[in-house]
Amino acid sequence: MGYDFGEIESKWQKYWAENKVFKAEIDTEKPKYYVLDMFPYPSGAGLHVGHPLGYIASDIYSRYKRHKGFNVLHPMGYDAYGLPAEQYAIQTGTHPEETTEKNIKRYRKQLDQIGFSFDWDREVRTSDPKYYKWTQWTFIQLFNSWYNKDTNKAESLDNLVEKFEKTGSKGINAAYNEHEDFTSEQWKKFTEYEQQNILMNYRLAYLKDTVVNWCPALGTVLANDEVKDGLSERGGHPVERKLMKQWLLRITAYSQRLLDGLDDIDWSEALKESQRNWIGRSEGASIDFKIKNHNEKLEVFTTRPDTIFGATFMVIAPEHELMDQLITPERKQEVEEYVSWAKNRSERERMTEVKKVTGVFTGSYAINPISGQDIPIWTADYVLAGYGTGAIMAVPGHDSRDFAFARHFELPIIQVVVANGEEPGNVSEWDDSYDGKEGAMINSGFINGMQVKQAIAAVIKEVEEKGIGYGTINYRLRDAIFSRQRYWGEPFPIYYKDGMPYALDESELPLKLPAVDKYLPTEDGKPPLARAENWTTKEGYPLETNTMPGFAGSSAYYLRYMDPLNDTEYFSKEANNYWKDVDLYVGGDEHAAGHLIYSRFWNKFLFDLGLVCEEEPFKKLINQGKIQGRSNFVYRIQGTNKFVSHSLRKEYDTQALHVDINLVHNDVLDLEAFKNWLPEYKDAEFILEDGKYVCGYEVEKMSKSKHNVQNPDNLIEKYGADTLRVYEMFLGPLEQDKPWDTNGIEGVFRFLRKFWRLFFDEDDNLIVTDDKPADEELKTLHKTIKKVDSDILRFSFNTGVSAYMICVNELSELKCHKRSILEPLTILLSPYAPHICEEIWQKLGYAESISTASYPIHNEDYLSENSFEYPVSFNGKMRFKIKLPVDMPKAEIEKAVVEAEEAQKWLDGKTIRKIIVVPNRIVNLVVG
RNA sequence: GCUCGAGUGGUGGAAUUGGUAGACACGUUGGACUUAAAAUCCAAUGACCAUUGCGGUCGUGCGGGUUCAAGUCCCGCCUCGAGUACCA
Repeated sequence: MGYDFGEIESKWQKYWAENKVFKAEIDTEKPKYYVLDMFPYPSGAGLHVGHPLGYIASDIYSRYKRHKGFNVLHPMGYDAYGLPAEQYAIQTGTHPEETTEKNIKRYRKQLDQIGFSFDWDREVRTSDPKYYKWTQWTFIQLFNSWYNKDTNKAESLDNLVEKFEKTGSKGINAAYNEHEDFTSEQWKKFTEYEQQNILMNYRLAYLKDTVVNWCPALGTVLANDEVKDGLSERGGHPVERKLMKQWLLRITAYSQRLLDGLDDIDWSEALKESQRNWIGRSEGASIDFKIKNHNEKLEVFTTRPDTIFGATFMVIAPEHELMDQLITPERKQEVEEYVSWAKNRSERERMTEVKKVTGVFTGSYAINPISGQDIPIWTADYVLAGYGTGAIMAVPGHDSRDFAFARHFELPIIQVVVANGEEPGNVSEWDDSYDGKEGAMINSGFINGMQVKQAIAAVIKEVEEKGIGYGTINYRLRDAIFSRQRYWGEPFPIYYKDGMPYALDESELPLKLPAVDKYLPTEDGKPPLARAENWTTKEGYPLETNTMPGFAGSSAYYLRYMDPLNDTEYFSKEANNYWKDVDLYVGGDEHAAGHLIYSRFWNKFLFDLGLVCEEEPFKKLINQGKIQGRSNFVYRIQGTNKFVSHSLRKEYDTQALHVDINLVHNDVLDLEAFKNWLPEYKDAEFILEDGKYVCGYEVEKMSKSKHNVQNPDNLIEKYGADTLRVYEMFLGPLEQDKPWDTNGIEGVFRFLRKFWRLFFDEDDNLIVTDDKPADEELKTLHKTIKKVDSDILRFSFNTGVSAYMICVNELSELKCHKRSILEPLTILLSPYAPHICEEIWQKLGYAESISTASYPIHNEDYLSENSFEYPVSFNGKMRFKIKLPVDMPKAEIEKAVVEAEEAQKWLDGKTIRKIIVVPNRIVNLVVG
């Protein structure tokens, strides 16, 4: 029978499940280790070979850590809310819960087949009321908190109210939307409605009219990270800008902490960099510009206050709130036409027409507060309402966008910075502005001659003294829009009294998702929940009809895994103090700007409340690369049903067609299978090369339409889960994108069978002996332990696999069947190929799972040699090798090399100029 | 445009601190075993030149440089991939 993976794998999967081998419990005697995978959205298509890549790596690491004596928490669950199930519900009327349940079952079966060591007792599903109770609970906490910039943390709204009652709004340093001055007396006289309105400005979860990414096709708003190139990420539908009342989370209050936290965590530089970009910190100044003949002023943010003498005009966003006041009567029509045109442009148009310069003069002038010059105020859509103050001072000499604008509308350009080592230029001859931050100031009054850096500080000091500005920091990060006009998501624990939102009492949680007759918006455009009957509180107040977005449930699931069955609190203090944070998080980098930043924010908030003990949730994070598809092509001669083999295709006028990769082996097409594949190919004819039909190939995205989807089920049936696991690791570095190519899987399968044969003969008899191991065998074993161990620690799983292969090749060569060698090797391999190793372990006479065995430790003594084979180079080129004792002194090595027979040929007629000897490494002779 | 990452045989990839480039595997070719196939085993396999044998030259995207020694370090460029996009 030999290696019967099918039987072995189902046997051990059953054993692990029945005996709860991987159940994790708090054990203060052991160090904890928390390994987390990004939980999947259970889609209808099931898993393809790309999904398990990260899961396999993290599973190997989890098993490795258990062997090393750690108490490992390795859970799995489902990100169960999502648009596809809801779209399906709209089309078919099937409740999303039903679809989701079905898909989860399929996922679970597929995951189980691969032999993961998850503790399934800790499974969470975001759509389970027992789970989303705590998502809603966290929302209530956000609703009832404000951000105190003095203590630099979130605090209870009660203490803000207390301050208002005592001292009014004076001296409060908070993150807010709008600020209003009032005394404690005024506060007390406000109506409840007025008070609530003021508090809304401070809450960390707040309701506000917001310009949102509205996607009419999906009938919902989308977060910035759900929009790509002006189209929805899911479905590719157009997205518009629309003003809507929405819930937002005040993530911006945490901008600086989110930025600073990146320095303390072990994530890839690329990922940290994209978070830094997303947060987008820039240092600069806020400066007020007076408007001529007007009481209002324009506040601008600039990173280059040094260039203020070069500010020759101002530009405000078309949406700017002072627009109406700035338009002069004679300019009214033109400006209003422009503003309405700009506001109605879709995101997509705006993006594709970036280079087009548009704008109009408002008719008003501002006064440059430093130079005293009058400068015209324009409006243009290159200034965004959402960033800074929505108004800029334009410095065409030193900002390329302002430069393009000035050239287009013939506005004056002044040079105020001269690059170091250069002379002032003639701006009318410039092709572009000088945007560099190095140089000396000219044409700039009191800062003339200063270097840029110095000038920036001087201008900030000046505006601060004059009381017309201050040095400040701006962030690109926006508050997160938290409302979705969808059905399949968490209901908000919010009701409305006289139009004002209030949080439900915690005792009312979970607020369960109600039944609806249809999963569509109502006729008058309200979200689907508005269709639910009696969607009110007991007292009859209407409940919120929006639902929460996808990232709500995924923002803190790692915390719930610590104590998933707790129904009195989110998770116990004890559980959190023990498991603390995620030691290793593995997942795709598509979550860089979404989930990973929201999670960090959510965790910091819970940290401020004193609920979690670590400020950063994910200590180390690895992004597994994507597995790309490898498509095969056949070449049909135009207008015929004749197909020509790959290398002959140039001789004909052909059309390349995707062919199902299951009909192709090593790029050779199975002709009969191809004819039976689709009716249209039934009578296909072929032009062969060397009697074969060779297909072309290309690496591209894995997708059904390209017929290149590899589903793990087929491979497991053919080769087994252990082979699949080892092969996915062998494919290449974990973090790198790579094409999936089934061709190499045979090699891994051969390796496992070869490993099996070290233990069993052809009749399945155990042939392991208790003989004393030879030095050579010990050396093979111990160098493998050393290599595999160090490779796992640096997450280099692919090189680990090749170390096993070398080891098994060497032991096979040595005909080694010795227990003292093979037992440690079995433990060593078990994280990668757990089923086969369990089976062998049992056959070796052990009653307990191999997962409890402790990891072998390599002994350097077995690796030491008394001689080293030196590569000898002449002028850097390796010419021959010579074996010499490891402790031979340099001088003797030189002598031995120079006298060596092989050396004579290279020394003949030449002078030795230099000899470099690196002990136990290399010898290099410089001759000439 | 900006930021980050990557370019090594026919293919996936290895080379951890500058020290034998191409480990391991696939594929291909030849051979053994077999009635045959599968499985297994053995050998060859970067390119070019030479071939009777010994060999030799070139070679890690391109061009320079540092060094006894460069896939690895430095400078300049090219190509591909990812992210981002008027962020003042």
